Amino acid sequence: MPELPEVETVKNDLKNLVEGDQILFVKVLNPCNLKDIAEKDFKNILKGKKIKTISRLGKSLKFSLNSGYAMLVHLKMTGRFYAPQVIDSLDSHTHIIFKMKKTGWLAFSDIRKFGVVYVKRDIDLKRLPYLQNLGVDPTGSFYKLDLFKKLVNKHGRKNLKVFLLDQSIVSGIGNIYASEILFKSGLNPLRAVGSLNLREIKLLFENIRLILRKAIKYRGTTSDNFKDVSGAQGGFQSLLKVYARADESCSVCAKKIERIVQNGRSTFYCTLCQS
DNA sequence: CAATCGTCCTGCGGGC
DNA sequence: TGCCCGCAGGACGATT
Repeated sequence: MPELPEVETVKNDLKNLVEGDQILFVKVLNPCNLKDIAEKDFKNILKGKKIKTISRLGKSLKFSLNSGYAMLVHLKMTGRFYAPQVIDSLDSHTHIIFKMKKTGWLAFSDIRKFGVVYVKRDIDLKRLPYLQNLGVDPTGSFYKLDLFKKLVNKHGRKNLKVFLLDQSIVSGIGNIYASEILFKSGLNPLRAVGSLNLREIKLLFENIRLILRKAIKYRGTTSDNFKDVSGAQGGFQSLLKVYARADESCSVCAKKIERIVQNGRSTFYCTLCQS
């Protein structure tokens, strides 16, 4: 469930909390999230490492460590970092805890255990398919209309919803913001990308960036259970126009908002405003 | 090759 | 009240 704005919020919180700090040791309560690495190697490599920088790549968090290592974390649906005051106050789904030199404890919790944690040499991490194939970041400086037009031309047969969710085209959009972006753009999620005219391509291009940046300002959307590192909810959920609002009235035209399923995922839209 | 579907897992809410 | 079922979704692997 954490999409670009939520992961960006967590990244900023973590930068303030642990960037520059040193991992004294790591406890693994449940190795369910560890990927491509044995528990003992995970602990041995991280022990004593300094967290040089923390960055976001799509919906993943990257912790750049010293000695050429890095840790990549994908929160998937319910992954969460938080900083317990004392180790006795861990939530019941905490799987990994990091003892930091300056900051105390940093905990990783994940109710549904879909989250993924890699520790590798940075050079090997960059070879992970998810990172190799990651599309342009729509909040970054490489996101330009000319590039977007090329992506639209390349993926003309896809429908708009599938296009927005494809992390190898534009990275960071998930199910919530895909619906919101298409509502803001007045575009029907079932339409083929190739059917967009130039005005619509520009509108979609702008609204992807606009919605995501606005959601970052509001520290993300708490739908289900997203929380920031201090445990606070996001602020964008009250601004959602269509997501999870099936059968409610459209805020623009008052028509009932529809829920359809595309590729096994819910899409919410207004059949009158979006064409 | 691309499109689609099932899978991982837990909590929650609807229905009876 | 309590139980059962279905649903929620990011990314990947299998299948068509």
